[in-house]
Amino acid sequence: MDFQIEPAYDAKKHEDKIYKKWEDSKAFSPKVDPTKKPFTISLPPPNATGTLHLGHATMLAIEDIMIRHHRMMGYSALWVPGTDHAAIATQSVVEKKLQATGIKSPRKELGREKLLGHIREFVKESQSTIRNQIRKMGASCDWSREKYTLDEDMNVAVNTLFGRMYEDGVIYRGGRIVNWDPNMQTTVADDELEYKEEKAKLYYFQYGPVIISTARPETKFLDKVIVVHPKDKRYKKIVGKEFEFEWIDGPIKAKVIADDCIDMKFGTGAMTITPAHSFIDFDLAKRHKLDAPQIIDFNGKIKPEVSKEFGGLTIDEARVAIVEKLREKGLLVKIEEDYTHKVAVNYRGKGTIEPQIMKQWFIDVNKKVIQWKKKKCSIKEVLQDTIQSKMIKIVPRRFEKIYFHWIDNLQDWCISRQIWWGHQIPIWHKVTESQLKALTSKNDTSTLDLELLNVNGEVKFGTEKPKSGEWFRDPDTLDTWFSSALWTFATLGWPKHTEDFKYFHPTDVLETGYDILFFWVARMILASTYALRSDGLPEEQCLPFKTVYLHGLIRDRNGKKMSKSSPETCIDPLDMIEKYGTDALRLSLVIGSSPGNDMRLYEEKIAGYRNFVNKIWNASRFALINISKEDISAEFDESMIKTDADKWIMTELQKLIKAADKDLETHQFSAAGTKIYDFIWNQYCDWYLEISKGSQKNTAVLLHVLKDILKLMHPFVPFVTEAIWENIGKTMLINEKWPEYNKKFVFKTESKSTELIKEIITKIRSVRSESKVDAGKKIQAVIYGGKNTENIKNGQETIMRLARLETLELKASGEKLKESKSIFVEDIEIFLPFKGMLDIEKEKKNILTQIEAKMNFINGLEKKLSNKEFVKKAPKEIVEKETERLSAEKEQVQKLKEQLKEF
RNA sequence: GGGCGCUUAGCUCAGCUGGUUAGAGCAUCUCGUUUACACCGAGAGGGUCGAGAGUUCGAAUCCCUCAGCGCCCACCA
Repeated sequence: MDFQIEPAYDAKKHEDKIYKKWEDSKAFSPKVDPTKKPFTISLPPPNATGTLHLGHATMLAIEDIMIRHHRMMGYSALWVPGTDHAAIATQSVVEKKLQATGIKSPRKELGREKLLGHIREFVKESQSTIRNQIRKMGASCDWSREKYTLDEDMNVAVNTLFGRMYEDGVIYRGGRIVNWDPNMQTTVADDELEYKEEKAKLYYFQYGPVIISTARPETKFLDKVIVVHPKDKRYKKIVGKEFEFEWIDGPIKAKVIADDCIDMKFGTGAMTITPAHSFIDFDLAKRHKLDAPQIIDFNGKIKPEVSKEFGGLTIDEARVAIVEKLREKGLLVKIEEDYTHKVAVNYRGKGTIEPQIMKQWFIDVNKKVIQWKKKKCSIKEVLQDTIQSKMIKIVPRRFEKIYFHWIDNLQDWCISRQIWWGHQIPIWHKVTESQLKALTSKNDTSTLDLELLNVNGEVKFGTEKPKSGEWFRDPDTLDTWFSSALWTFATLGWPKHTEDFKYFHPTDVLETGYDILFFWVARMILASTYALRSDGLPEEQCLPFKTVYLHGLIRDRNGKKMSKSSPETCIDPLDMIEKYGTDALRLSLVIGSSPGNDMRLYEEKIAGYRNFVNKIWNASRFALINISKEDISAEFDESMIKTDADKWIMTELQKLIKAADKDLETHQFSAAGTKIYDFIWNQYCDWYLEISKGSQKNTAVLLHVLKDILKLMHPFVPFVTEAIWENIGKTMLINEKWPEYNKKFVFKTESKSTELIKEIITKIRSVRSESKVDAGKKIQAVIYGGKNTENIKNGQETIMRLARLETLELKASGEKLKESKSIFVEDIEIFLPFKGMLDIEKEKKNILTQIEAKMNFINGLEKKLSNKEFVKKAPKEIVEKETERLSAEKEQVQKLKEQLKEF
């Protein structure tokens, strides 16, 4: 047949064209179809801040495999794509860009609306880059249902859920110590912190009756409590007493208290506390009912009210000045220079964290408000139950433990952020006239907001301004994860119960990196169960997904995390696609990795899979050259299976289908891919195609197997398979039916000719190499084997070609040639009668050692089989197998012995 | 401090609930332009499965101890 395609597959020629063809045909857009089962995945929305990296590529490859597989299995397979507004990350990127153009303080100089405009523009650009990259990966997601976490309807969903939680009293406003990032002027969630190790100095000061140690003298102005351990003998006498002594700005009074949290071995075992700027101090102060005055302001400077002398200085400046002053006063005892401690920094933006007490919005995770399984449950309990009761399965399982551990330590979730980019909190504050005046007259609202918000006024929920009185909208926005938490159901139309929502929700699999298990996965369960349960849906319909599949992180060849900051080892997926094609990249990301484990990736690996893609291409090319147009239009049926080789390859194919199905079902994508890879290369190409070159050619089977291979491979390598399919199929491969395991095509190996041929060839080759016969030279061979020679008559040609034999005779046994080399294949003896290859003594020795080894083995087996316990305890099949093997081995020894007699 | 993971061929990794002789790719060596493919084919070498002990008829796999590496959480005045 005319198959005019190039001998090497050129990915660039096909990929974009094919993607367009799929997209134009609406193959990605499933319909709500009650006759089909739905299968849904929500794409974890990439941050709309830049470009995709290999982690994204992995995610896309795995999810696309699942989607394509299910689509072919006849599901209505929906994959919802989208992007995330990534509040802090995005605003920080844009602010930096603006600063580079000379706008020093974008928030102050531009104001809310203008800054948001700049961000919107940036996001638009970034989104189109990302869309393009997702397409490049071949992802078959439904672009007609694309969403963005800041879309208008997403905002409606966010406000709806916020309102319900607010009315339930689950969302509350409270003063609490929070992680404040003075750089970004925002709070940061606990799990968005990173700890950086830093060398610092540890100062020892005379503080009244004790010596205290601190790394942060600048916060110590208003400290008036000394804390020691209750069991510490050194300080026992002074606990509970009050002292007056000289300190930074003159004399102060301080009390001594005892608390277990003190580490007696650290420093002097005594410390003072600064509740407003330290987490443990805050807790301590709460326990002992102490004041918590603010010392450092929100810009990271000493408050003027606190100290005339040091007010307005930054932390670093103040530290030096204060230490100097205390030294002058003679209160500095010593400085420890080599003190390392960890400093908390913001995971996005890397600004140093300064703990502050602020009014923030929180989600109460302990209030029992959710009607769950006939009980009132708290968020925490529901989060726990969904996994505990196996309503949601996490792959791999070990992450369930990690999840529980996290839930156990879960505290109220602070959801307000002091930035502008994001969903603005739907809350209004009542203001007095003077406050309002101040608000409107100032351009710089950031710190004013903070001051206003720290006052307890009247508060109302809503998106519209309340009619009576003066109100201003809470300027804060919600934590990004609050809106991404609604992703699975809000993208399907919630709060409306649309057709899509009713049909496609809950989604089936959430596939993501394990690094955002807490950030996102847990919060999706939280939002989904809360929102949908309050809609009155039954529990199992309130889950965001049924399975969580966690992939590992991609590392470079040295095991380091790939990051843009180290471009030498960082691989850009687009470069790889350009060089090796998308299919090759996809395979290299999927094969050889297992869920939850990190994987190293390097270019040679991708090149290797490019070779495989080319192999598929060329094998198909060969098959198609041999196939006529009539073959292609013919329906395949049982009667077309003729030769032993046909039976063999069909049987192997059925085994493959069964195994691949099982692997895909259990999310073992690597295993499935490897098996298909192996079948194509080692069975179909290396054997079946080779045999087909001889008289055993059967184009019907050749084509049928090829078709099934293409289908099985399609989820992994969609482009090359579709490109080949264009020559065979009437419709597109993407819509083809997944191959089904068919018992009819499984043949028992009564006649083993194909196996025999393979074995004979292997043996001849090994004899050739053992005896150092030039592999290029043709030799003569005779096969003796009674009835069995009949079986391989058809394969004679193949054997000659592949074993490079000049002549091959098939003879009945009985007339053996003495001066020849003989080998066994099953019960056939092969004689290769050419000289120069025999070393009789060596051969004898060989056979003797073989016999010896086999006898040892047989003895062992016999012992084993005579062991009654073994026979009793081991599975029957094993015992049977072992028994069979024993007799086979015995037979072989018999043959070896006979062979020995020949010499 | 608490938890988790990894350690298998020179390299990168598979190996599910214990069960034939522990696998793959790359790399190395030998040979090879046989009607798809040199992005190819045939073959070879290379492993006391991190160490030690235990359970079992049988352990890379299960239990315990230890070591090295990595990750996560908490905390560090």
